[in-house]
Amino acid sequence: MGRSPCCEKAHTNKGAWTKEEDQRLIDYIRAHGEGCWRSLPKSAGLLRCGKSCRLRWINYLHPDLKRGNFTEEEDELIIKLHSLLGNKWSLIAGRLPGRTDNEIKNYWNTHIKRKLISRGVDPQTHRPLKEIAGPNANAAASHLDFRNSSPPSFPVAAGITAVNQPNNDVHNFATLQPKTESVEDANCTSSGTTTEEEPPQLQNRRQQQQQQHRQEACEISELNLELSVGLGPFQAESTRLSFGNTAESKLQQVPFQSAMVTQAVCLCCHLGFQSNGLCGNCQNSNGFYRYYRPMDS
DNA sequence: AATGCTGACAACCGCCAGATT
DNA sequence: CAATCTGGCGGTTGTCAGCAT
Repeated sequence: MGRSPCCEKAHTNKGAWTKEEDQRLIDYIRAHGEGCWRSLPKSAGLLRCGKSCRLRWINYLHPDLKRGNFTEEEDELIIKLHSLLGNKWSLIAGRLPGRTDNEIKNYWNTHIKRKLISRGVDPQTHRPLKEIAGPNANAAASHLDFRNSSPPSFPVAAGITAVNQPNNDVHNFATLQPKTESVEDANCTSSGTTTEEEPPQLQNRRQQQQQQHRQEACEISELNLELSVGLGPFQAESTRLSFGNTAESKLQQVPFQSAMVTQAVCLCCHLGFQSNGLCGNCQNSNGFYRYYRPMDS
């Protein structure tokens, strides 16, 4: 098996880009748009790997990029998002208009890490450093933090306080998830059922209506997720604007995970489905509630 | 002035997931 | 269904400027 290299390494330039290369890339993308990165270098007359072109465009040449120092607000937003998402730089970047994942990643490693450490906060877990290094280090370590895991492998019960789970029913989070997913599953999937008595036109019409309702419900669901992240107004705007791409669809899951580590309330309430602190949806078969307490509590 | 150290950031590398063949 | 391609992501490295000695 094995993969063929993404480009002819022998005939590609490496290292810093020259002004001419930048200009070629800009001119080509202006003329043809962002398309097939693999064939772009050849078409644009660049002796570069397609990946390299893509990176150069996204991280440096893209016209929407906001150059310059990060503001205090951006700092705090990055810290907040990192505490929710972990090292998901692309998702974090998606919430910071004009900033790239690479830029944020670099900024995190060079500035924010230090900033958090100076505050006495562990930059990886967002927990107090003394708590991690102290005599209860084992207890702290047992407080698993899976935020750096990819969403599919994310142990859904991470952050659940075992104190309230005498039956250690922490792997049972799927029973909770449907409350959220049911909104999406029931409304966002295309598996509508129709009665056989209906004529085809009526079925089509009904399906269209169902589709429309699903769409509306999805939008409401997205709004809930948006609120659950609790971003500022301009971020909420960018959230709405960018919900079409795949990264955002991933993020639809992530705030859900995020909720698990941010609020000591039941998840349904956290997501806005219930108004009280605890609800029946978050009560497991043993009568215990699934709720989350903040990592730094 | 020369050297070494550190911080900042651009760029590369390897891997993965989804799409395509 | 397997092999392959492609775009994207996160971690890491390389390079350079600024500063201290």
